[in-house]
Amino acid sequence: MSKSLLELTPVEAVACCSPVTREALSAQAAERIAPLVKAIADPVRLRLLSLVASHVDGEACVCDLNDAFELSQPTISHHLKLLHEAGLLEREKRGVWVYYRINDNALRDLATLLGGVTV
Amino acid sequence: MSKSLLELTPVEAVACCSPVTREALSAQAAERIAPLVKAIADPVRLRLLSLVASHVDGEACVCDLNDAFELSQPTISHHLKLLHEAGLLEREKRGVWVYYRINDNALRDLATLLGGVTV
DNA sequence: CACGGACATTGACAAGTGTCAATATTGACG
DNA sequence: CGTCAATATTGACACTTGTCAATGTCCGTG
Repeated sequence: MSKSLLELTPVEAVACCSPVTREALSAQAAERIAPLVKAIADPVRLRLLSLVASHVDGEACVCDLNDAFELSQPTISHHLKLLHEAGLLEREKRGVWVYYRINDNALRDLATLLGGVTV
Repeated sequence: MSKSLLELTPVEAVACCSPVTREALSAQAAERIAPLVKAIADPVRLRLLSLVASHVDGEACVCDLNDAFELSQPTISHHLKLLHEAGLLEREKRGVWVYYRINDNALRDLATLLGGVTV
């Protein structure tokens, strides 16, 4: 292992675990997984994730995302930060604009963890 | 449709939707899905779900579950109630004991929603 | 350099959440 | 019926979360 557990993003911490229905989750594993689930446990963040993922070229500018909600710009920025910190969205600044792109493996790992579908 | 949307448990409300990465989630869909995700966005509830699912016969008595945590009995009861109300756990009273059993389709629907794996 | 626009950060506040102690409810059994 | 054990409910509390207004930072352009 090249990184200590404490350095892992929530997404990285999840990728290693077997499905929750297969065997009882350890307390430590549950503590690592919960933050990732929390990150998508909000309607605004679910929509943000969905908007980015389904956007052309798989990326979206913050300006587009702001327009999709009737929420203040700082609020959207806050949610994007949470998704980014969880490892679900990647962030790239190009000029004045910031583009977010989905981490392809993240949601799939989480889905596998929950559903036990080993693709 | 035999039930109005308001009568659906979170689980039932999710079963109908296409994966979040496929197309942008509507605000209404996100509002329906988020409560289900919230229900599993806690380390204790993740472990409870996992314990029940991986238990022999697929069901577990509350007394067993209490012993697995260093938390008070009312706290466990509270978490079980949330999981039950979300539709993730089914509840059956037999004598003095209460047994919880996992709703097989619930997690799978959620996993499909997240991962886009159409089994 | 100064200005303006895109995005992030800070601080504040109301609302929601996890926990426990105390108490209620339910059912088995003497 | 009375008691005990299993589970649920209530009330209280500290902590977290979602939101906004105000402000800061960064970068392109004139």
